Amino acid sequence: MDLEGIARKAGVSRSTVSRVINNSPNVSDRTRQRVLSVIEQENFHPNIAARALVKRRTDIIGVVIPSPANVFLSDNNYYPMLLSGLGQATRALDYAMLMWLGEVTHDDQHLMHKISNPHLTDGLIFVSLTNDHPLYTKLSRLRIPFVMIDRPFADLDYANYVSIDNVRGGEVATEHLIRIGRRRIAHITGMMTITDAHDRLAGYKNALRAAGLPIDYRLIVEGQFTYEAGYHGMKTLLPHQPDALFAASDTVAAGALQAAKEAGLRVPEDLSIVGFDDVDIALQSNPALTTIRQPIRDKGEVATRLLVDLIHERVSSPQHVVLPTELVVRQSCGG
Amino acid sequence: MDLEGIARKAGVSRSTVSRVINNSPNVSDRTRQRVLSVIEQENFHPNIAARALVKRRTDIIGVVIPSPANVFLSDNNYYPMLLSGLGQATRALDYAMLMWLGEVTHDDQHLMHKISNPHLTDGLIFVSLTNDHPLYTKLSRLRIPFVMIDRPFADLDYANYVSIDNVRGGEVATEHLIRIGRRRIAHITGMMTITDAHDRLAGYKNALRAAGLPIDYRLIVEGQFTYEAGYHGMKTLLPHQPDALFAASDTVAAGALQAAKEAGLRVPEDLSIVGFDDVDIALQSNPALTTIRQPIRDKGEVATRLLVDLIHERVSSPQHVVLPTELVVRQSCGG
DNA sequence: TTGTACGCGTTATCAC
DNA sequence: GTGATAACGCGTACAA
Repeated sequence: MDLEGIARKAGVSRSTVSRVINNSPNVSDRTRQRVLSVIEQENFHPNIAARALVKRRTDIIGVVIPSPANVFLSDNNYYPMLLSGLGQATRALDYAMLMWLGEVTHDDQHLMHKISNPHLTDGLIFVSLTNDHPLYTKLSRLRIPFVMIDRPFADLDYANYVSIDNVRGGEVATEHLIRIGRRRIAHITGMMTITDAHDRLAGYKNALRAAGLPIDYRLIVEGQFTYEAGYHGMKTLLPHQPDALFAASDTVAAGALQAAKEAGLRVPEDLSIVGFDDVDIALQSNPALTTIRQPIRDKGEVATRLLVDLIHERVSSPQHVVLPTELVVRQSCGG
Repeated sequence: MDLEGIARKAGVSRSTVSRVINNSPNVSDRTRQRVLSVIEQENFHPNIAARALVKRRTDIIGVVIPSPANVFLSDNNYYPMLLSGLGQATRALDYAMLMWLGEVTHDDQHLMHKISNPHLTDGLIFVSLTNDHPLYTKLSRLRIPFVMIDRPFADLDYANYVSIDNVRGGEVATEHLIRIGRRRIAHITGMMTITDAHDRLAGYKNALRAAGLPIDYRLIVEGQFTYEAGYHGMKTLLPHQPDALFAASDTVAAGALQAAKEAGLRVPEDLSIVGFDDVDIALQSNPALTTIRQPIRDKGEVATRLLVDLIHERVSSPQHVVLPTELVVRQSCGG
């Protein structure tokens, strides 16, 4: 059953049915009621494809999460929180959300072509896109608006993004450890192909410098935003006897905590730990983790709203949104 | 630029371009190469809406996850694993994945109508749909094929589903606790509006009965598949001095473990714990959790394949797939 | 307030 | 192996 069929049953023309569906004011109440009841009775669904064909809009937003499985699967509830924010906002704005999950390789031209099809989605949100990613270089040729969650590297300054001030976050975390008297402060980074990891490391160094403390590269380990990276990173650090650790994420911190415990260290007495994110694992660890809380759900919501504004040309590119973070003090630092 | 434009540039007709795009064999190699190069050069994307209009297929699968936020956000990496399986399979089958996240209320007719629009998605996958959910009663009127992940209640026996044998899982978990000498075995359930919780409880009771042990209702607490439910559930159980706990999920078990520790109980000496799922938190707990491993990613993959088979009418409803589980013994039980 | 007529970009069916 | 043409179902001038 299509518009035409509904129209016949209601004794009106196709256009009138269309007007009813699209809430046009130019329909008499009597006609509207009659049409609505037929629509209800026939369980009519407008054909989205036909509509999209003429309106040149699908009202679908694409979300691309190209993180490798080991990150997507193991970063505690970071991604669920992000998805929750994205999903809630798309629904509130009456859009649908198309999701592209998992790694994309250079060979998979077919997939990249599909993702960037301007007739399928009205806009795209990229989550944690690394600068070595095959999609990264194709962004400039994209014909629909897009928003990145997490700041891209400087060469993509024309891009819209929603992020947090990771440099400041790294500084605050490290300053806290300095303030409580720690001097041999270690750092386990995230993937360095993401600015988040980069910036948190920069913040860590800033704070050390500002306090007149040396930057000891034996106390800095490159990691991956995973529990395993935290665990093995800590094992690497132990011989250099840190008295504190700033981990690039709570999941990393939890892995490091486990390694420290297994080595017989007491936390926080022998080792203070600060994480980043404030996801579930921060509260579930023993001791609970001091951390830098970031508004993960908000990042998803704000990115979605921004994208929709771009789609409707209510704002123009590039837009850069930076959301606030907050130090949350728990038992893993003592005090 | 559309088919017509490509056709002009390549000096052929629209139909020929269409044939090239759809890999029809009835095109000479010379023509095909010419057309392909124009397509490449113009960065042409076929209009999906126009194609869907005539083919009556969108090649989009809808995934509905109506879990309340506190479950979706807090069940460790259960949902990421499921999503990973769903995403991987949809990609492999050359479909796109549309996602509907979050609670749906009775009032939101608009949303329910959108989700069930047969012109938007070719089929639907419902994840953890509770029997008190507004969508539950609408399933029979759905005009596109659908697959449920996790078995629905008996009144929906006409539905396709992919699940595991939760009764047997509950039995195996409880039998293990009995085998190692436990007698006062408690159980914290999941949401009882889901058959998973129901069946695991049934399995627990079966095992007790088979061993000639009494079913003590003071040792059974109704929970919610969350860490908090496990934590508070354990507090409720402590006065009745259980010597073992079978928790409906690992996340629940982790919460219970924390409560037990805080009460001064040693695990596994004073209390043995078995969880369910084998998600990350099982390995990250101290001690690591004995658990019933279920193939979460596989559930997503199999459900997707089944749905696509239904869409192409390669199989007919109802299909019921039951995947295997496995007891994984770790330190939380001793031994 | 309602109806008519055209176009959106593709696939499918024929004819050649 | 290729081209012309008729749908597919909707929105929207424009006319009435």
